[in-house]
Amino acid sequence: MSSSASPGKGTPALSTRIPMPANGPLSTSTREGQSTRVHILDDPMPDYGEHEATDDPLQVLRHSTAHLLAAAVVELHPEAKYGIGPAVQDGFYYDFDFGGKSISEADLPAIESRMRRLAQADIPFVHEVLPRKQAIEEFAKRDQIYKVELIHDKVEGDEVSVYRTGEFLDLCRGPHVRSTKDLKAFKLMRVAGAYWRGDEKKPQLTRIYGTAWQTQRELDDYLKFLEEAEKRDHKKLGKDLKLFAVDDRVGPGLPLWLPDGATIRRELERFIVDEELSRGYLHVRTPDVARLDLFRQSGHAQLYSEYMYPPMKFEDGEELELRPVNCPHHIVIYQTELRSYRDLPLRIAEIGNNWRYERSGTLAGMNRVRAFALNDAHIFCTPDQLMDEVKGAIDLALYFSKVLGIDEFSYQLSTRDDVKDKWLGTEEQWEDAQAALAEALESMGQTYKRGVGDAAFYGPKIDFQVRDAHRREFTNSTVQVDFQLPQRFDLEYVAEDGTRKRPVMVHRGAAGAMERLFSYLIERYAGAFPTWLHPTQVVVASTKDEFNDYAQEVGARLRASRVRVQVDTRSERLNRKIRDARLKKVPFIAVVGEKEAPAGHVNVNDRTDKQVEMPLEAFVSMISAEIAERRR
RNA sequence: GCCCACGUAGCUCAGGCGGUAGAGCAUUUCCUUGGUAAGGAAAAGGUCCCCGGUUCGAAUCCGGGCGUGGGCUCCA
Repeated sequence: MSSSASPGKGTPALSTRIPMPANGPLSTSTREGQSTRVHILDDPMPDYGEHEATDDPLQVLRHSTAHLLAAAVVELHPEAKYGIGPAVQDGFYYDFDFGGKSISEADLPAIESRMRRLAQADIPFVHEVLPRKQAIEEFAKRDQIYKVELIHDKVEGDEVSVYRTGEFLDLCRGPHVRSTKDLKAFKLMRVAGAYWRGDEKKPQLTRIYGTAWQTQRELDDYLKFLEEAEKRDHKKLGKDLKLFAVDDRVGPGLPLWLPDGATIRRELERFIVDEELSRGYLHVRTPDVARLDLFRQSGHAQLYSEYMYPPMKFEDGEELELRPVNCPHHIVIYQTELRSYRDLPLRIAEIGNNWRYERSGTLAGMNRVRAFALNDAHIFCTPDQLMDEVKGAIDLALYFSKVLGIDEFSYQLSTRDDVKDKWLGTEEQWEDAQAALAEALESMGQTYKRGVGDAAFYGPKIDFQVRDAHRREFTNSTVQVDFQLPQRFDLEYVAEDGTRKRPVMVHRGAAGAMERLFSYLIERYAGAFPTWLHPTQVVVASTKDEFNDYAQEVGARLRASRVRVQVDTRSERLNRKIRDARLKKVPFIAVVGEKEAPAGHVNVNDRTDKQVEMPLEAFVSMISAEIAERRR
């Protein structure tokens, strides 16, 4: 599901629980949209639509630091042309055109020390309003072509708001801090390429990222946070804990699930499938390929080809395509019988592989890959049933989130692009679908933000956004309403009155892609998975070799109750065995030795360092209950 | 795909302004039998990412690939 044919701009939403330095009121308020009863979350990181005005002192500070950066850069590189420089989450950036000169991170210290010098110079930020013509002249005089372009394209009326910091002049609404002296705690972080105004066809500028805070203390905290995030990074833990591997010979974006990672995935899939079955979903299995014609009929071949693998063509004329989505397969299943209204809603589910040729630069660990297994389902229902089905899908996603520990996320309602050839259907259908999604969310008391242009080509969607250890936002689950595919495939059901009617489809991925869910969970738990998920639930450690037999018995007993257990009979000291189990973040260590063996006991040590000696059977029932309840 | 950085043993990294490499951990073997976060010793382990170029000589310099990371763009 969820193929999108439209460009959009990711904007991070509110944060709730990630431990972070205080960072001001990052907007949890809602305000009324212009037309409907739609709640829109204030966007904490206004895309410089153009130096959006804000009163948040931290954002003002960061924005001012961006100016300081540009001022320093222009002093050091007089030929540099500056683009835009907004405050963003945790900091700021500024984009420069160095005219072919390449700037690397090695250049940052020099720029940063120039910034410090300017900061100490106590230069005031001076606001001026210039007549349009004069503003253009001022920037043209400095050869600042990007600013001139912005005035032409973005500034309406004759008044142009600019800020001066010494020699440096910038097009900007402000507000700013009073003086460069107010900028004390900042640090340049990295350089990156960024296309002018986000357009790949326009020149690529050099973006310099920095972070800025009110106090040195907060800056230090932030840097510490980054270090901690590094330790939770799923790519690092995936390697350390032997959960997954990547290898050139297999190919980029094609990770290998190692035994322990695969164990976790199996548990997740069991949990997901069982829950869905109990909620009336029918689980199916369908092939990863289909004739290309199937995707022509769905529209993917036309509107989504950018992400599709080239078709496999055979001598006899056969053309097979690796599927980017599995909705067409599920549609074909729908059509294996003539369906009655009594069959609806028909919920067809599968955890199946989808294949998308993501651009090489976008791949990242398990988070963005080229083949992924989606917890996907397609619900075929009557228009009357639509609302309940959407709510049901949201409710399921919430349930999964609760059990899995996804305790912070935000909703985005992704709506249609303005560009007509990027979507199918009529405006009316889209309005209906968008209204249905909005209403479902509102009736469930959920707030959300809007992502204009982020919809799939066949319908709008609700995305559940989660954040990784670095607070980068990702879509995990989605719910999408689709009037288009039923039409393109001429889906129908026999209504109560005997006539043929067209069903509506809901596409939903309640737990998202297994790969992305996995990367999220690794970071969420920093590898210390809840017992039901952990690849090794118990390590049985004997204190010396003579108790190895008893340790094996304990292991066998636990295994008989389907507990995943490893018996550590190495001729190592207890300390070593404990340490190794701890490093693997194993939930329980059962120590057995001369005290426990004769009594039939185990000495249980959990991740909180508690130690309790208990009869083996008591431990078996304790851990079995914990696993069965999927306790966190 | 584009920009920047990086790519040395299974892992984490040293080293090397040109003379074919080193540590710790992991692995194997031996010794050790030790009660809650590393017992000791020995061995084995490398086409220094790949391909070209310069050079008497390249892991080191140059060029081109590939891969990884962070961005852009996109997205499950």
